[in-house]
Amino acid sequence: MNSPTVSCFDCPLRCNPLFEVPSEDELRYMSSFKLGELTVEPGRTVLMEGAASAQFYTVLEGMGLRQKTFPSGQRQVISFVMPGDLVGLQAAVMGEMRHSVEATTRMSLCVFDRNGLWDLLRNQPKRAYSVTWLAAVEEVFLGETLATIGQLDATQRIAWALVRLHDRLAMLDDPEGALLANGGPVALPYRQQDLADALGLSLVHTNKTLARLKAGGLADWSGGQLRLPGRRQLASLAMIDDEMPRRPLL
Amino acid sequence: MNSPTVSCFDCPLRCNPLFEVPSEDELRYMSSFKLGELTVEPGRTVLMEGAASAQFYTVLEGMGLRQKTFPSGQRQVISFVMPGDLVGLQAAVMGEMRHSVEATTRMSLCVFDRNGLWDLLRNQPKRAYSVTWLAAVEEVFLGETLATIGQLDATQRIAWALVRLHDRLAMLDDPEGALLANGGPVALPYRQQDLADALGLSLVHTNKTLARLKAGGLADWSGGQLRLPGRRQLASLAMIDDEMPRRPLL
DNA sequence: CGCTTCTTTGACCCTTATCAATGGCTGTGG
DNA sequence: CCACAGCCATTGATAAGGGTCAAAGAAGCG
Repeated sequence: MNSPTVSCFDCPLRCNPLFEVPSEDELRYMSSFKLGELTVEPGRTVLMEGAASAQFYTVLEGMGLRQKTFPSGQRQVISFVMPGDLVGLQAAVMGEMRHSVEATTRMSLCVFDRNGLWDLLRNQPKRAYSVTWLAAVEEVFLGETLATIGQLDATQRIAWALVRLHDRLAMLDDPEGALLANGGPVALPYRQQDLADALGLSLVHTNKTLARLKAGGLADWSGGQLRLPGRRQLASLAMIDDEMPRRPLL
Repeated sequence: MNSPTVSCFDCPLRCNPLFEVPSEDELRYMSSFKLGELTVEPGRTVLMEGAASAQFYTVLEGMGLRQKTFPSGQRQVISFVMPGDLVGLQAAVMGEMRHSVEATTRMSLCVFDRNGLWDLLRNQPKRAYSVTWLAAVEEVFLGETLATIGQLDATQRIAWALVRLHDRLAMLDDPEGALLANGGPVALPYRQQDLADALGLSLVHTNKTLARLKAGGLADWSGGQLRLPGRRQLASLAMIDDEMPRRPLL
């Protein structure tokens, strides 16, 4: 845990049109609210299930995943964590995390104090609204995930996940949307096992399904790079109608 | 939609220890915030996916479910809606519902104005905290659901759902917890198809699994009444460790 | 280079979906 | 009061999607 290196005013995420634009005043407040930055190495745990964290975070860079582990050892990947995501809100508001957050690449996170959340809710109604918004977006996304896992077959599930991941990453990399439109390559630093655990599939079957999509020229995920020449077909396969809304930051 | 019939001061849910106790002041505020009550007949839709609702609601009585329907006709039940639940927050904050809410019994709901949410977040930090809390609880629950559907087999999934439903309903009916402890009967006004769609199982297999649980003396769901003589075993089958936290209301 | 981690591939089989038909309950109308 | 329609629960037979097991390539890394 280091001292603050990036001021909120220079936040690299802020200029990304994926996120809403905060006012000067809000930036000033957030700056004072920010405790510092945390860097986490790949494979390390950011937040542990069951732990009561005194902090919560916004992801500045790097990627990770939320997961839940059963006593039996099986695990479910709840979602993939990317820059701009808020993690640890559960612990901040309920006092305890009900899933873990782990880094898959080196991550750096903005650190906020748990007690500061109360202050934020009291003094910054706009920010309070943002927190609520982020929680609502999370709920929407989990609902969609649930529907996907509950109702679709393996090919559709994988198509859904690839499209969602690609869209999100493409918007981060290239806000203009060119990457998104042409299915251009984005970095996807996960293992097939992660995707399998996210979709309730076995590793083997995930691998074979990915191979089939690749052979069909729809999706190519190799060397940590994801390309979706057939984004349209994949989206229609997975019955994805509309896209995720723009989200607030912090 | 009728005029207000129940004042927040006399709210039948308030006295239930399942919920937190609000202050006089908060009650006064909520009373002014409440627009009225809405009654919905069984089978009717409370909120429609894709619709922009000008209101959001707290469930006063009756039960329903959140669901998502695919173009192909398949549906996923996202969760079961019970008294005390907040519905429509998505639309209030994001402008559009991403799932539908349908009544399975006659329901009555507290109606709040969407614009009032802004006011609430600004002027009632404690209530703002509650809203955030409710959103966080929802997220926790969806995460647990995801893990259940993604990782457990049919018997475990059904065991999980029955225990969760029973616990919640038992606490509503009998705050002392006697019902909960002895697995006593609670009203569960859903169809097997609803449970199947919630767990990503076919109706047939759900039925057969329920039959097996009944034969084993673990769970008996018939005539709309649910009894769980084997709550302990069911919970351990589904690897349920701890229970859901107490929740704020409104 | 040898070790570990991840990906890929083949063979087998189990859980669960699908199909199909019957039984039960409730409400309605002749 | 009975017949019929609709909805839901129940049960048996069959099949397929995906899990599990096993082992061999690739690829990063000290």
